[in-house]
Amino acid sequence: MSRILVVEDDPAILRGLSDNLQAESYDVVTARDGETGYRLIREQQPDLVILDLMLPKLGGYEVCRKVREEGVSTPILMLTARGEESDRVLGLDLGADDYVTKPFSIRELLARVRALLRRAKPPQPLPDELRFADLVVDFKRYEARKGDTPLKLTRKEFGTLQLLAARAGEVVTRDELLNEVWDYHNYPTTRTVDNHIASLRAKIEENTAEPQHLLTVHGVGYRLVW
Amino acid sequence: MSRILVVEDDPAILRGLSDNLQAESYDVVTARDGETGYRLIREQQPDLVILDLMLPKLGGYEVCRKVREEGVSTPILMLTARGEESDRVLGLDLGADDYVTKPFSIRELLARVRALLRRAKPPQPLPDELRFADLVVDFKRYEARKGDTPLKLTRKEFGTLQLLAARAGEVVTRDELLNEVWDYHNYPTTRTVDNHIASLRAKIEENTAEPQHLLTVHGVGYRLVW
DNA sequence: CGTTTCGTGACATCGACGTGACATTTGTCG
DNA sequence: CGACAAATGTCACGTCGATGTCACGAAACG
Repeated sequence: MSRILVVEDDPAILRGLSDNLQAESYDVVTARDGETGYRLIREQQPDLVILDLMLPKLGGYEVCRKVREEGVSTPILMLTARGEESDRVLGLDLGADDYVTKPFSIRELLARVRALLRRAKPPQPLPDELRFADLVVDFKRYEARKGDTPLKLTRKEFGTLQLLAARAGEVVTRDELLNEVWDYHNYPTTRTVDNHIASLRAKIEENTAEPQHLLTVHGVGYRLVW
Repeated sequence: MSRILVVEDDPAILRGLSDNLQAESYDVVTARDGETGYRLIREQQPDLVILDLMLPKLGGYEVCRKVREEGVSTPILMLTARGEESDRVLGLDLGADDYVTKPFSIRELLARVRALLRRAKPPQPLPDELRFADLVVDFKRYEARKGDTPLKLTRKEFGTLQLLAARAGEVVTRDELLNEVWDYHNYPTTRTVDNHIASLRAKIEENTAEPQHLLTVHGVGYRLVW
């Protein structure tokens, strides 16, 4: 389901939003100040951001402007106590997609969340299987074979391979892998990715010293070719 | 090039900043007190403001707040002797975009200036691939071929080529390349760019002594033609 | 309680990168 | 035309970050 980041300093409102969104079976991530919110937008790559205007450390306007300038296109729903037209205009100018003024009804907010998510681009579909050379991987059954010999792949290995396969040939960064394959409760270091790549190579490559399919792009990430 | 307004009352620091910025070929405008600075922001419409916190007549905070209230979105880099977190927070809340505490290294300040200017400009779309003559470059896959032979390009080489391709035929200055291809943590000299151009030529030109595509424009920069 | 999976750290290795020295070219001005 | 300075080309070297690899311990799981 979709991941939603809520950036709000008022604990009561944050709690209320979080509960209601979770009840709708969204993944909810929260931040209580602008700086954390800004960081989480990049780390978690949420599908939607609900952003309060008045925030400690870094205001909602600044967060909005900064992420937009960096080319992030995640929909942003602005939240504010002030209902003035000028705020609305400024917010939308800075790249917000919608605007709700406090106090708001939860029903209306959820409706707007759904609308924004519908508008957003659908997440990239992951393949059900992968076949090349003598390798067969079935992501639905969690089964893999190389030639006649069955391979034992772990969950992370399946996930890693699946994302790489979905973007066949393109470079996938370590951060992207962490965001897609790992959940946001544990967010290990990028070195962890290297290790899983290594164990994948040990299983699918003939010679790990000179991988033919699971290639490293120095300073960028990994790519899968065949 | 970009115009920068420096508002600083200490003559020594003002002079140092001004010289260094001019050496980087920025247009520099200066003010020694807050009132003048405030006026010049509106009159000169600089692309960036470097704003000291402690100023005669009108403090840096006030200048920042006032121009932001007027909807001016010019990036502001705050400068202060005090390094306390509270100052930083206040500054960012009031609409400053970045913050440097004295004493600061000129190189770091210049890097932040570049970063702010880069963010302020709308990012220009970069091509996904480049094809001419027998050359094929895929920037998503980080793959390149010249005829039948695969080319091994480094990250910087891909980036350099991509920016040149985005502005095909136009001259791109070394500074622009440094700003786009290099991140602001490293900001080498412009000579570094020459080196990467040289290695690119070695890979894509038939005869590096007489480049046909990656051309030098003496005293300006490089351009890519085909 | 044993097994599997996973995350982390240590270590070695490799590649990309920045820098400086020197050679060469270009532009400028006498 | 000729000399000089600045800009650029070229190369080699040292450094540092990125990556591969391994081993250990923790956590999850049955």
